[in-house]
Amino acid sequence: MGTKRRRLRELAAREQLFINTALAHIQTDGLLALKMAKVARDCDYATGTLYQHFASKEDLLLAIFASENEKNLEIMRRATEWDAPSRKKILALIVGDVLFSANHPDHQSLGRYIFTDAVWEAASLERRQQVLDAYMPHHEAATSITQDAINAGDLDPRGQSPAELTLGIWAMCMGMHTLVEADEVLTSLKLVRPYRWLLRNIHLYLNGLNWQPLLDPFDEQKLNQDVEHIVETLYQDLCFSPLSTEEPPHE
Amino acid sequence: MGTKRRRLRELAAREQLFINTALAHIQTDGLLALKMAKVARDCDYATGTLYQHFASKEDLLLAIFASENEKNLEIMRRATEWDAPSRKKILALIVGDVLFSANHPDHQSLGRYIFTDAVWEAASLERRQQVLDAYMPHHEAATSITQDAINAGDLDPRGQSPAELTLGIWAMCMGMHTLVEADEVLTSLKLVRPYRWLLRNIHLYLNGLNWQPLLDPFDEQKLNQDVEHIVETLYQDLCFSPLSTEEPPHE
DNA sequence: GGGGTATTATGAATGCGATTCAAAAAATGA
DNA sequence: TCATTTTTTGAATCGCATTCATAATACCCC
Repeated sequence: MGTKRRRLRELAAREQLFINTALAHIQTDGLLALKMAKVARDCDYATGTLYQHFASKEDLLLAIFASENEKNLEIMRRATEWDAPSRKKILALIVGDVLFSANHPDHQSLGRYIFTDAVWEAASLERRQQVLDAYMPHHEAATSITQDAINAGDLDPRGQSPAELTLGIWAMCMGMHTLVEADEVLTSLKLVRPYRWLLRNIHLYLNGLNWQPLLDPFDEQKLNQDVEHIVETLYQDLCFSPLSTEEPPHE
Repeated sequence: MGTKRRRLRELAAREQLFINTALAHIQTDGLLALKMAKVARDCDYATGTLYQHFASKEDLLLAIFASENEKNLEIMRRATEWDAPSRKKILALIVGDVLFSANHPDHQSLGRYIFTDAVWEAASLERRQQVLDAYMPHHEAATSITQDAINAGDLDPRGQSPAELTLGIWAMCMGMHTLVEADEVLTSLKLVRPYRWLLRNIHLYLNGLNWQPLLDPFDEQKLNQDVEHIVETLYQDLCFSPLSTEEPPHE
């Protein structure tokens, strides 16, 4: 019965409408101001209908995150499928991550919020699984590049699995995003352009792993060159860049 | 007038009572279940009195965080004041951080929660400043060790400031704490004993910085030995350790 | 000590918004 | 066309943070 199928399509479309609308609300007024009733009304549905899709407000937040995360996947794929030396690919992955964050300014903070116990627990089991599933390819992208490096002889795994070898990179990116969000902390310590530091630190770490070819992480020119090359080759369409090679205005 | 002074002391004591009670509530029932009225009642005060100390529920959360953070300072001081080679000291700082987290299981997640825009914005300016101030010595401890390393000739700063050189370590610790809290992510990826990996990754990073003496991060025995030494020398009193050298039960 | 003023504590009332659910509307199927 | 099932609706409910008029207490001067 085609009716059934059509109905499912309509439901999915409505769900996406709710998600997009809620995301727009967050982007203009902040997480704090998100009102379930307002989301429903703005979509021309009753509050109850919204609750037919999402078990709770928190459930909706997880859904928004999972949805945005999917857009991220496409960007990561560019890095993994790029035909370049492994060490360039891993740098490209991180540059992509940073650019995505810059272009989706609420995504990181939403991510941090939903993984909070208080929020996580208030979402439905299915939704949580959906978020975890959306995360997996993320991690797979990184490990696949690490695997490439091992296969190409650029990296000696020393008995560790690619997933384990990737953990440090993952943690560092995540931590840096956190620090950037809590920017009062960084600025009060006069630390500027943190994402530049992320890239340097990743290179330091990769050097520590003896991931070939080794690079001087404090060679500004080489770093700029690599970043520019990556942005031009893979990320032309992502406009705003917090990695720009110029000095910040004045500090 | 001594009256004034006594009054201030009493107020401070009451504030701490509120903070401790609220923390206890969080530890037993979770953040989600924290009720302002219940905190007040359990302290034998009226709700309004609680609000004389804290501008909002969020304000109280920041206060709890700042208070717990102070306990952390004492632990960090042990590392900074330890008479040992710089690279051992920085390892000790991180071991201390991990042990503290393990002994105060809600502290990291509370930290992540309060730095969320939604929560941060709902706290008073003074309270935010208090949290930032409580954070500062944290960072100072790390940079002071880095400075020691430079002074001792263990580390060539290559024109970077100690604060900048410390940023990567900070980010990595933070990120790993985040990953550990969202443990469904790690376990679904079969990554176990993440804090061991934190230590290995820190060593990788320090090797990348060429921080002397270089160490083989995959030398399990050496790592165990160092950690045991640090725990015995500095952290005898912190019981629970997620860094224990035994293998985990079975996985 | 007494009384007048200022400060602090109280907890019932308020308000906001998430969530529910009985009733209405729409879809389905005979 | 009508009975039955499914979906939608939005007003009513409920929980809890926050407020604020009133009561209690502290302070000060005589």
